[in-house]
Amino acid sequence: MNPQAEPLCEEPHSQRRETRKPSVDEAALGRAAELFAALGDPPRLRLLALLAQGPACVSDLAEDEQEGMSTISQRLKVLRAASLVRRRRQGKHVIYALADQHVVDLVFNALAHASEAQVVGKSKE
Amino acid sequence: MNPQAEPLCEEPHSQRRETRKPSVDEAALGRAAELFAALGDPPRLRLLALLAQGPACVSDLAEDEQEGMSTISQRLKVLRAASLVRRRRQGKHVIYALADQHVVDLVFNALAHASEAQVVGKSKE
DNA sequence: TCATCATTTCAATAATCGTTCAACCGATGA
DNA sequence: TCATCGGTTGAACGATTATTGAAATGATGA
Repeated sequence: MNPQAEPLCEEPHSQRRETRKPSVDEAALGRAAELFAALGDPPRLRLLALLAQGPACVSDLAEDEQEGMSTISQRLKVLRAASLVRRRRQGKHVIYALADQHVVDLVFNALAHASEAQVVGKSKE
Repeated sequence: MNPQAEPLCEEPHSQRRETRKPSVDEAALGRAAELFAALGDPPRLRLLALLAQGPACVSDLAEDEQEGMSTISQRLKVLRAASLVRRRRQGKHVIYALADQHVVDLVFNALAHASEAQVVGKSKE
């Protein structure tokens, strides 16, 4: 839909059609919001960016981020709850990786978009 | 990059190449996180879903959402700070619309993805 | 089995975020 | 100019959310 169409405000309330759907699917909306919320924290997003370079265990991530394992583990828990990362055990280590290619693309796209979008404000695409 | 590659944990620390980049662009990461965070709240995402049906003024949105204008305005402020919506004045009204087609797609994709992803847990795309 | 290493969980504290109401602003029309 | 309507802002409060260290778990090797 064209983002620059005519608003309803112009017509008098009396003869307005009921254009807007009563409600969006609340469940889907909640899941989508949860996914975005998990992505919406710099330390967690940085963790995903690290994982975009390849799988890693918690201690490696903790070293890279200069944080305690507990902190990293808590963040990974949030990312896992949002199905953004997957884990598997390998001996004593637990290896984390981005859940699928879709997430890889999402992270790269977000960073690319954010890299190009600053300074002037980027009015069109 | 393939999400299921070999983790660094396997090789001994001593002879590990410095594979991981020292740090991601922090500024871009921060902006990307801010964008996701703005999307990561059900009421705000619902507002965007409403705007995906066409531009609207604050009072219409308030009516649709059954909320006070102040609340709606505060939410729109967050969305605007993340460059997700645009506003223009029209007489007494302030008309909000999704910032561009890119945002329209983002919202629709998120909702579509969340609609298909439930129930079983969705292990592969 | 015991000791140890890697990781997770728990609980408490600190920080952040969303909502609300009241005051304020900006445009309109009398 | 004043009154009014639509919208915004600011501050206070309550509710989430993140971080931290300590205790618990799980796998390994002696």
